[in-house]
Amino acid sequence: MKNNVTISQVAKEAGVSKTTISRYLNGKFENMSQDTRQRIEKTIAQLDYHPNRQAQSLKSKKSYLIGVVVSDISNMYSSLLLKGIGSILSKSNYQMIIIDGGNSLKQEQELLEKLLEQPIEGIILQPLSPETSHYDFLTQHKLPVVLVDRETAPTHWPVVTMNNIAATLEIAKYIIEKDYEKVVVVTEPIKDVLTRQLRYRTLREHLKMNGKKIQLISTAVDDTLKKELLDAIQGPEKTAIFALNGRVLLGILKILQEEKINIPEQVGVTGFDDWNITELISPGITCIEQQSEKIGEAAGTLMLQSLEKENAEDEIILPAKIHYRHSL
Amino acid sequence: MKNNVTISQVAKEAGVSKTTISRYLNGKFENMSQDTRQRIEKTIAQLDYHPNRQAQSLKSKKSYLIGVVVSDISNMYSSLLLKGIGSILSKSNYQMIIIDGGNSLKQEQELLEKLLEQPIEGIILQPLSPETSHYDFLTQHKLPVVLVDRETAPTHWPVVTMNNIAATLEIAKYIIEKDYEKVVVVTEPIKDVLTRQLRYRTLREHLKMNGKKIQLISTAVDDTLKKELLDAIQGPEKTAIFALNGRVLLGILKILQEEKINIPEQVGVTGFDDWNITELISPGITCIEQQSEKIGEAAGTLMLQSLEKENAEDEIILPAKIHYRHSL
DNA sequence: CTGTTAGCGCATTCAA
DNA sequence: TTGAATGCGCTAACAG
Repeated sequence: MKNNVTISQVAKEAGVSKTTISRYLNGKFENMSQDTRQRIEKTIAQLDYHPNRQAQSLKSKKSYLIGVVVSDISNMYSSLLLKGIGSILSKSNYQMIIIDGGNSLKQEQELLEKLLEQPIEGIILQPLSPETSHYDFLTQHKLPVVLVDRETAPTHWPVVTMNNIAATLEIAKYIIEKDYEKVVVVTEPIKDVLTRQLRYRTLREHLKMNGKKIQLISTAVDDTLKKELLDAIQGPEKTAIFALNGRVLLGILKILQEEKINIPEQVGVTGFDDWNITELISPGITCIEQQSEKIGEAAGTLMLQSLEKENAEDEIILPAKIHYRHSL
Repeated sequence: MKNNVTISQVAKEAGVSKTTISRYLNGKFENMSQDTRQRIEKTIAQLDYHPNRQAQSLKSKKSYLIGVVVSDISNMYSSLLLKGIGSILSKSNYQMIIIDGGNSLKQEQELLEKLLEQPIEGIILQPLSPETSHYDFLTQHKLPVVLVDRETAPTHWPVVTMNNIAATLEIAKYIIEKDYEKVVVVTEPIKDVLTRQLRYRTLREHLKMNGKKIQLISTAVDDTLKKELLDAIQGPEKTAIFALNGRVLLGILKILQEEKINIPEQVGVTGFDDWNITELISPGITCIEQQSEKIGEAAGTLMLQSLEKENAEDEIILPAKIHYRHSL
């Protein structure tokens, strides 16, 4: 693989010892003659020599590699997360090994184990399971871990999230202002993710307190959803649908479109958006924009701090952005 | 970092030599007593020993790491590409180090150089530049390279793409069937990407041959685009807009929506889609779906073949999927 | 069936 | 201002 020029060859060619080359590589010029330095420089260029990172790491224990585990890379949320993380890490010469959980706990676990065989210095994890115990094996490796988007219980690692509760509450109030009588909350399986539970509980508490009906549909985005959803919005009450994440929101919009159900005349629609395309969909969907790129940036920064043993924060909460449009 | 248990400690603890441990690790049980084997197994578990990949690689030259360079990870096309690549690579225990070019040639080059310092075994590249010479430094490292989505000239590496020409031609014919008189082709800067040129030339040839007008807008998706686009579709002819990629398509839809221009009554719209959301946008956008996940899978397979020195193919062309809806 | 020895490519004492 | 020697953790002849 790669170039097979080694430090020894450079040394021989330049007529100095490996030690001197090593010093040159590490910028230790203090005690080096201009002559030697230039000769080495020339030789390296000439041989197109690149130091072998494996060997370097073996000594230094540094690999400049961070493992990043996302729940599902085909979800825009995860992609933007990666963009944010990468932009920060690369400034410090770190790079990412990326694992796609593919929304499967089994896949996540398997790939995570493979990941641990790599010489990574830390892990940024968007976990698929809400239980810390699922990730106990991470504790054994003494790696810094940063959680993004979702937290696990009990608390064990620093986490970067959005102000889910406040944002949800703001929309809940808006729903009440608009005199909706019933809200159908739709989510992918709710027990799997704490964030979803948080959002749901916030909605439920506030809506119930204000005498509104609330109904939960917790299912995969598939045919079952269609039937359940249509049933749920059947009643005479003025009804709004609230999607707990971007994928669900898109699924719902598709169903309503297929059934030619008008928004907001027949039913109101809102929820969390990852794709940033809700303004394109008629009549413009009022929603909470998850700023996942920013979350990624914060997570990257937190990781860098952990690596440098600065006493890093244990929680960062970023503000969501709410877009008021015409679907509610 | 990680666990600091080494093979020596395990050896001492188990009362055997490092060699024996090494044999155990590599599954060479043929000539090993049951007793020894079990003792080693127990000791490893007890010490929670994990072999150090750095040291292994230093000998074996295998890192199980592939560098993947995407043009812009915030583009759905790139995300799905990654999903496809990852799904194939992980089956063979390979993992990806991911670089986001961020649509900046400068950024791509810088990060690519950092990437080469990592112990990767190959590179899958969605290049930002159409010129092979920009990537000459890759040739020096004797790494297998696979190009995805876009090719560079002159041809130097195997490439996985879509049947751009055939798909574009099919839509061109459809446009003619529908009696459009003028087509406005919109793209991000066209000189930068061969694929864009290919698509445009195909359109132009076929439309001109059939006596249609064709106009090219080659610009970033920003305010300039809005003005140019509105000018272009001003005329009395029956006009269609053709977007050369997904980002542009979304940009156009947004502009038309802002200006309350009806599709397809006032203007027809079609193009390449990456987001797979065009069915959601009223009235349903007729488009060419880029199956980037499949392209990614093919690229992953090709890379694996190259690594095993199987004489791999030098070009794979996958079929696009055309969705006829109501925007044309 | 198992151990001794050497070496992968580099960084770092220690000595000159 | 420079080098020789040693070791990081592991694998693979070669030898018993």
